Order: sequence, then structure tokens, then C-alpha cells
Amino acid sequence: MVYKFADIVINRPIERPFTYSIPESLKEDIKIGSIVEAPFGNKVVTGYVVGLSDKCGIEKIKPINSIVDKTLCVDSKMLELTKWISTYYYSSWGEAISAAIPGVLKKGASGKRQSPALSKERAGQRKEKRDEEEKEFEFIDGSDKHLTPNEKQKLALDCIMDSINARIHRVFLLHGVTGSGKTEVYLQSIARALELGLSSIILVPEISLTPQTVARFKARFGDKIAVLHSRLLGSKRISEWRRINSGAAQIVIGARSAVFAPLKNLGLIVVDEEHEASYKQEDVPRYNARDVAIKRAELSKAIVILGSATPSLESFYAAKNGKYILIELPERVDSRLLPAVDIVDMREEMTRAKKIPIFSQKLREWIEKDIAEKKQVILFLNRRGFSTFINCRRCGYVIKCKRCSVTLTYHFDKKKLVCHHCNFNMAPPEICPECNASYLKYWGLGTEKVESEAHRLFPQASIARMDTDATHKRGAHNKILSKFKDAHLDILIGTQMIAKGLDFPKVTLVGVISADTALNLPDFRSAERTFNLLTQVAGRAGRSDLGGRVIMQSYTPQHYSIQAAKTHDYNTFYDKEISLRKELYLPPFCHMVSLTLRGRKEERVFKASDNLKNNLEKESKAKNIEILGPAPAPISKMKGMYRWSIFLRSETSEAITSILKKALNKNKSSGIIITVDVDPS
DNA sequence: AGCACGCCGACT
DNA sequence: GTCGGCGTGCTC
Repeated sequence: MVYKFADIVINRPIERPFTYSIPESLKEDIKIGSIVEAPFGNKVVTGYVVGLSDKCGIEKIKPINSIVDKTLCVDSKMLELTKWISTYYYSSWGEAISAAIPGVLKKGASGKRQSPALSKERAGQRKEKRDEEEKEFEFIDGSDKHLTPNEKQKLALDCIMDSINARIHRVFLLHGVTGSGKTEVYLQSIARALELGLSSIILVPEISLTPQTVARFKARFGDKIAVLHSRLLGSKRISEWRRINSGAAQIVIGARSAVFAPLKNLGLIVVDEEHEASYKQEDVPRYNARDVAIKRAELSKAIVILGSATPSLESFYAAKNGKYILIELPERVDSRLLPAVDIVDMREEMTRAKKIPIFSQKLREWIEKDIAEKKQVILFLNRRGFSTFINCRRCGYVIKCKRCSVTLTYHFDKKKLVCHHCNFNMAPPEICPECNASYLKYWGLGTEKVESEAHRLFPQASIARMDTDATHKRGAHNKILSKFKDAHLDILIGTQMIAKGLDFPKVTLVGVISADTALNLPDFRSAERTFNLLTQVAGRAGRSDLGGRVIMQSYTPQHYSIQAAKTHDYNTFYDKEISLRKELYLPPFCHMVSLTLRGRKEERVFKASDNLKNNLEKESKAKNIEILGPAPAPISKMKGMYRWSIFLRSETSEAITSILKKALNKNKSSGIIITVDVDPS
């Protein structure tokens, strides 16, 4: 069938499609899903064909310029999936499609242009960077241990295999600690799908997409695997994409955006570490790859395996209620014991010593003992810098960022005060900027201070620090880890960065400097995050026969997320947290959408927020939607923009969708940017 | 989102 | 008299 006109959508926040005429030369090749270039305003943009017709009522019509690649096309299932994303996450269809295809196929998406010379230079830098990163984890053993499945795994596999065979869409939640054999279950499920001619996607958080992980899958499936790194260069990325599109690769492993891999006959999607917040995309469309994976599988009658040692409350609740199938893998394959966890009450420590110590007596003693025995220690604190705020002892003035409503952090390495949100920095003042007194006091601790204190207390030890400041220099990341691995270091101090995945057999002690840093954040997931993080950090200790111990310092040692982490007890944590969520009507008991309005003029931001709230309120009552706010956002000013938030809660997502879209279209005010976050994390 | 057009305030 | 702020509306 040959058509005269094509409706296209583009990567802009515009709802409706635009109609173009199809030049004679393209009529044979154009189809629904074609990726085309077309003039739009005074630019040429990439568009996606979503409709074809022979009639058109528009006067000033322009022709499509070209088809980007005749062999590549967005298939009907992908169109349906992206359409769903656009309604569920409040983006345009064009923006959703744009997120689903590789960047090199796009033109004029962001309006940013660069000279050929500049882009060449950039590409050169990136290549160097990538080569280094590829080397990053070479020293870690990536051999495939090929374990035989135990009884639990066998049962899990039977259940999964039945669903793959029957081609019934089901979601499995695989709950098991590190070393319980989750990966083996993934591998065998993928193999089974392959036997049936079905393809698979494995999603992993970017941070775990290491050569070591990839090597394990390559060892099993060889060149049937395609890898989608976020750091793949344009040409390499597109060639992997073509291998997938042509059917040459039937298995795809990758981070977030790999959920859109153009596989045919999709049978299985694995989402490893399904609780990870990094599955959420930070820019439009703000989708969660785990939830997109479930939707995609539903459309393809494929199955999903969600895997985690600490499942999200949403997933575990769904599993307990029969929406997902829960598979528990409680034992470690090697039956090694989990490390012993001690909690030190820092309030007692404070009364004992007059000054607040960074290291409790217990932590200090254990560090001394272990480094004396040539074992290794990891110290964790999820905060960079030396001192986290500075104030005047005379007038109380606190040094804050000019552009953000946060205190500046003193960085000892740079000898500067730095804003962790906008990177503003300045030399630390000698005297109070307000009253000129020379009594400036430095409070609060970060990794730099832990490092300096460790040097003071353990002068004989060799110590390194790993956080975004220390690894900023190229290759530093790799260097630090190699040194640690080769036992040239006794103590490694770090942030989040060292909480995940590191496997060093000589580490017998993990010290958590402050277990409750994340606990007091104004966010309903803070307890869940604390539990997850502590569980992960604890897992860095005792990974060999040397055994392991974890010491967590806390000012709220009785808190359930800390107590549950102590006993490695997910179920107790879940029971407590889920009852709180129910009581407070929070996810998974409600559907939640967060709106943030920002702009340079505080008064206007508030007025726009108030306006939006009033507009929403008119229609919300009948639909049983609750509106909270507007209230200043937790960081009320960022990069010079004032921020206010509104939260919407209801039983179903549909109730909110029906009123929110209208209100957003009606409430456009200049100078105000509104971001919509569905299922905020 | 861009970008153009258009309308009122402080300046060489 | 004009430069420039931002409010409004359009893009096939």
C-alpha cells in the first residue's frame, strides 16, 4: 500500500503528531515506525512515523527529507510500549520513542550542535576513557564457576521453565542473598528460552555492568550475546543494535536503556538488583526500567525475573499478594556464614569521651587487631569532603551556597569550600563574613576527615580513599582497587562507590562510620535505603574463609532498619516497613506522583504552585485523589532556582492521569519549569 | 522545547 | 528615539 502523507512525532514535549507529505522517492519504503528526517520550524529534526494516510486537511505542508535507515524501524510492539510510557510517565510519544532508540539515529533532538573538530576531539577523549574503564576490573576473577543447582534452585527453575514453555506472562521475584545462586538461575532460564527460540534481556545496574559480569555471560553464551554499555561509542552502539535487530544476537545484557533492545521473539527479561534506584531515568521520560520491563514482557507474553537480596517494598508486596511469584533462595551455595554485625551506640561513646569520636573504641580495637594480622579493612561513610558545615561561634552565621539552599562542605584536598549541588567553590574565609569574628568552627564529617583521623590513629597503616573526588583523575579508580587487591593497602575508605559488588577475600572488617546518615532524610524511602545500603556494605566483609565482622556506628541503634541489617533479616524489616507504609498510606498502598515547580523568582514559583494545586483540587475530589502541598522542596533552592513540590496520591494511576495531564496543559506559566515524577524513588 | 513576534520600561 | 525584558503562540 502506498500513501501520500505521514504523521510523525518528534522528540519535543508536543503531544500531537505533525503531518508531512511523502516524496515520490520514499513512498515505497516508508512505513509505520520509520525513522525519518523532516524540516520543523527552521531546523531539521528526527521524527517517527506513527500514521499514514491519503488525505490531509493542512494547507502549509512540507515534505519529509529522508528515511534515516531503511533497515531500521520501530516495530509495532515498541510503538505500543513507548505509547504506554508516554501516558504513564507524562512525556510526549516522540520523547518516549526517542529514549528507546540509540542516540546516533537522532538529529536535532536537543538542539545542541557541535563543530566536527570538537566532536572528533570529544570522541577521542571518550575512547581513552572507555579503554581505561574496560581495564577497570580485569584483576577480578571473572571465571565461570558453573555451579550445580541445589534443591531450592531446581524448584525455582521448574517453575520458571513451565512459564517459558507455556509462553505465559508472569513475573517472578527471586529473593536471595549474595551467593545464593541467583545468577545461575538467570543463566539456566536464558538457556531454556534460547532452546525454544526465544530471546532474553538481562538488565543490570550500570555499576555492576563490569567486564567480570559480562565475561560470565559470554562464557556461557558466546557471540549470541550483545552488550549495551552506556559508554559505548556511537558507532559501536549502533553495530550492537544492528546485531540485535537482525537476530544475530539473541541475548542482550545492559543497563537501563537495554530494556528497549530490538529483539524479536522476546521470551525473558531479567532485572537484577531490581530495587536499585538507578533503574529510574533522571530525565524525560522519567521511566523506571524495571516497570517498563514488566510492561514490555506483558505485551510480548514474556516472563520477567526480578532478582534481589533486598527487594523493593513494591515488588515484595506484589509477590506476597500473588501478583508476582515469590521464589526464595535462602541458603548460600557455599554455605558460608554471613558476617557477624556489631552495633555501637555512639551516644554512649559520646558520654565516655568528652569529644564526639569518629571511631568508637570497639571499631578502633578491631581495626588495630585486623591490620596487625595483615587482614584488610573497609570503612564506609556516605559523605564526601572534610567538614560538612562551617559557622561562626560568635554570631552563629552559617556559610551557605549562593545558588543553593545548602551549606558548603570544606574539602581538605582542594583547600576549598564546595557546594555539592552546583559545584560552586571558594576559598574558606579567615573571618566571619557577617561579624568579622575569627571564630569559624568546622563541623560534621566526610570521608576526607575519616581518612585524616585514620592516619592519626593508625600511623603504621597504609590507607587510601575512594570517592568521586579521589577517583576524578583518570585511571585512579582502577589504581586504588588494584593496590587494595594486591594487599598494598590496609584500609580503604569510601562512599557508596565501595558499597556494591567489590569482592576482596582479605577484607575481614567493615566499619560503618555512621549508619544513620541517610535515615533522617525527609523521604519516605529513607529506612528502606538505609537497610539496603547497610546490607550491601556488610556483604563486603567475610568473603573468604578468614571470616568477617561488621561494626556499625549509630546514634539511633534501636531503629528497625539498623537492627534488621544487623541480623541480615529482610523479612523482619519488610514486616515493619510495610505496616508503616500502610498506616501512612504510602507506596505500595497508593499510587504517587510528585510535581516539582522551579524558577528564578520565588514569589512566582509559589504562585504557580498554588495555582496548580487549586486547579487540581477542583477535579480531584470526585476521583478520590489526595493532594499534598505545595511545600518548599527538601532543597528549596538549587542552582539559583526556587523549588516547590506537590504530591498526588490515589488508589490507581489512571485516576491521577486523567486530571493531571489537563492541569499541566492549562497551567503553563512562563519562567516556571514543572517536572513530573511518577513513582518517585 | 525552541523560536519568533510583540509590547512596555531605562538608556547611549 | 532604541535595546531588551518576558508573555504568547506556533511549529506540519
